[in-house]
Amino acid sequence: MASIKDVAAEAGVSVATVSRVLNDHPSVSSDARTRVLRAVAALGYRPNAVARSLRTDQTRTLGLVISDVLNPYFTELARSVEEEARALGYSVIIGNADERPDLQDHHVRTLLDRRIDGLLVSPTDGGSPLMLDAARAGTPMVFVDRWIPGVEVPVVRADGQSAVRDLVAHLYGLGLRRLAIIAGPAATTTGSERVRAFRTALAEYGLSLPDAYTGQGDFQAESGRRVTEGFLDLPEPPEVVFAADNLMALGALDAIRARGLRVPDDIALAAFDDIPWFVHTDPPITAVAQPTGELGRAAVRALVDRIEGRPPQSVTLPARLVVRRSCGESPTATTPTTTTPTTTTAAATTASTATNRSMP
Amino acid sequence: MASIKDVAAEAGVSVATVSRVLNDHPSVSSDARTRVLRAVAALGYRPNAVARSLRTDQTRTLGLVISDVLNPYFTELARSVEEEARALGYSVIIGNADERPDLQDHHVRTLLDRRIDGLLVSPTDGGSPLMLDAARAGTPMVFVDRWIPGVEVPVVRADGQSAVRDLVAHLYGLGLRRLAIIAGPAATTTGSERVRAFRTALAEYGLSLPDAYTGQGDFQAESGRRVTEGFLDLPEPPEVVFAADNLMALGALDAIRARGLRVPDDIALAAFDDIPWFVHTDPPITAVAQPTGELGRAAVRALVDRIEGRPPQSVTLPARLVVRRSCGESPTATTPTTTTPTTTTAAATTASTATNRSMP
DNA sequence: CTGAAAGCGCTTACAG
DNA sequence: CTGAAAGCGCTTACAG
Repeated sequence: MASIKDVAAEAGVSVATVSRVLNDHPSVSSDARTRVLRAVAALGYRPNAVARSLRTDQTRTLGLVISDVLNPYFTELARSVEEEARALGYSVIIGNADERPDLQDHHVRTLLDRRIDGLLVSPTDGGSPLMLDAARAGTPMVFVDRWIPGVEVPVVRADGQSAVRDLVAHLYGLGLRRLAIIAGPAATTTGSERVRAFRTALAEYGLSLPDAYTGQGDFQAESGRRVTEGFLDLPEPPEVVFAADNLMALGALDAIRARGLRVPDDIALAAFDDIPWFVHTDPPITAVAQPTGELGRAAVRALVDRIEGRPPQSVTLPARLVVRRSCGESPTATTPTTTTPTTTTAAATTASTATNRSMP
Repeated sequence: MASIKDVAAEAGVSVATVSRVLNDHPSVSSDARTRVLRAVAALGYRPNAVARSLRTDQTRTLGLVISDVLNPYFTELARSVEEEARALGYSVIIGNADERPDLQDHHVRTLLDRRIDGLLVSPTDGGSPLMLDAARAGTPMVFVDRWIPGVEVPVVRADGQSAVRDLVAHLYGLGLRRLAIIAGPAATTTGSERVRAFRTALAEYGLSLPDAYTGQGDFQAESGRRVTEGFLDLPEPPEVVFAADNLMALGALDAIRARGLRVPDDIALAAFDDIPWFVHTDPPITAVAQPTGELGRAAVRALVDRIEGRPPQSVTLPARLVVRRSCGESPTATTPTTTTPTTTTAAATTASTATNRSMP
């Protein structure tokens, strides 16, 4: 592979001049410039980014450590992060922690070894010492979605409180009173916050959240299934299961069907994190939707601000409730009768986005 | 950040000795070794991978260019690729081409500039000249899933022919005769191959594939919707729509529902590429399943073989048919009656994997 | 076993 | 405007 020396030789100039042309340095004669450019084209020369990084001490690369790539929420987040990063001239390397602290550590370490310019993290558990050390040592860092309290790192996230309140209002309006939640890991902020928001909203309606109606999940489908089975085994099972993320909702759906029960007739189901597939499940699932793409973009902007010496900003964006059919007919729905599944399906999915009736 | 010089100073040895300790070079006295290790720990030293790469001319990094991260098939592929790469001591940088040739080019270029040790590609269109030049210039490369004929690059992919034949047998057995396909881009191998396999299988049953029943999609949901609308507008619409990938199948499902039609009663639906969500759609979708994880791992092994000087091997793995309810009751099913949706649902999803009845 | 030195491919003050 | 030279942080023949 041709190096800058080859180009210099071919163009009959020094490597310094080649470098200047390549970096658009103003003081280069137009004659030298054309000769260099010609040589570059002739040799198919491409600057070695590794060498450039070593010299300039910047890699134009961002690290993104997420907790589970297979979760569509994080896939979409990753996608929007890459998009915005690319627009700003950065590449991104994704590390998938798979909800495993050791893997999270592995990726943080690898990313740091590669001297990425900044790190975007959605911490899996309380966050590793490694990560916190890096933040303290001055590695530009921004938390997305999940964060770690008490650390001097900007946070870009969604606030689901009012959407969860809307959800509880919706459920209450449907006459539902026994509401249960499948929680995420308490060590994650999203895990604990969603339970808190739910409990607070219930309290506003004079409802409580008994321990029996609080199941401990880990954001993966299997835990949703397990917890739901526990709920169904209760002498008095809940009327609604609210899963703190989309994968656990799917597990819950499996568990419910495995008993031969129907959603929403026998038990209602709702989820935190809306994903395109929820329009297509049977029935379509009511969910709290985060502005995922916007979160990813805002996180990148905050991180790049930090990297390039501008003051970074924490951002909190509102989530919103998307009502579908998994909790029963909304009292505000125009169809007063218990419609047949078929009719409702057809009506509810004229266009997938049109299905999203936000709460007033 | 501490450099090797700092460690050397702290340990009272030369940088050469530090380097030897770090790289497990045998000829280091145990005294020197312990002093270096102590210094490394004291300073929290981590070798700079950029500098190391420049010197050794290897980055221990693989590039993976896929056509669409939001497609669960590719997400899973990416995940398995990263897993196997990690096991072999490599990192992977993912580039999402979003089915756009220009983006594919962007990522190939960026990856090459970063001097990745090898490239895993699922080409978006016919493949860019850039990519082919790189392959010819000796960049270790392996195609996964899609490939480009006539290039000296190992291919790791699934063969769907027999699964597609099983699908057609299944449909034929259900009495269906008017079968249509939503094709992928003809420029991609998977786009053209799947149509060919379908046509061949139809021929075995004395059925033809008229032009009107061949719609041109682009592997994205929206195209599935559009093509399906065209099918439904036909004077004699097909009885079955087979989508060449999972996203187009979802688009088809939308289009069908938008007309107030039911699957499978009014029209049957099947897809290439099985994904976890297909168990949860209404109805669960019959699909041709690729051994995605195995493909990803095999691709990495082939690439690393190539990188490390061993002869790489092309691999073709069989896909298999997974029958669900979107084409109607299988004639081999035990329930002879037209079961109510509810009962079937409950019975069919006792466990999500138990639903997968492979064709005999 | 150990260290001084060269060199990977760049960028960038410095001098002219 | 241009080039010689230093240096980024490593690894590795070479000499001892």
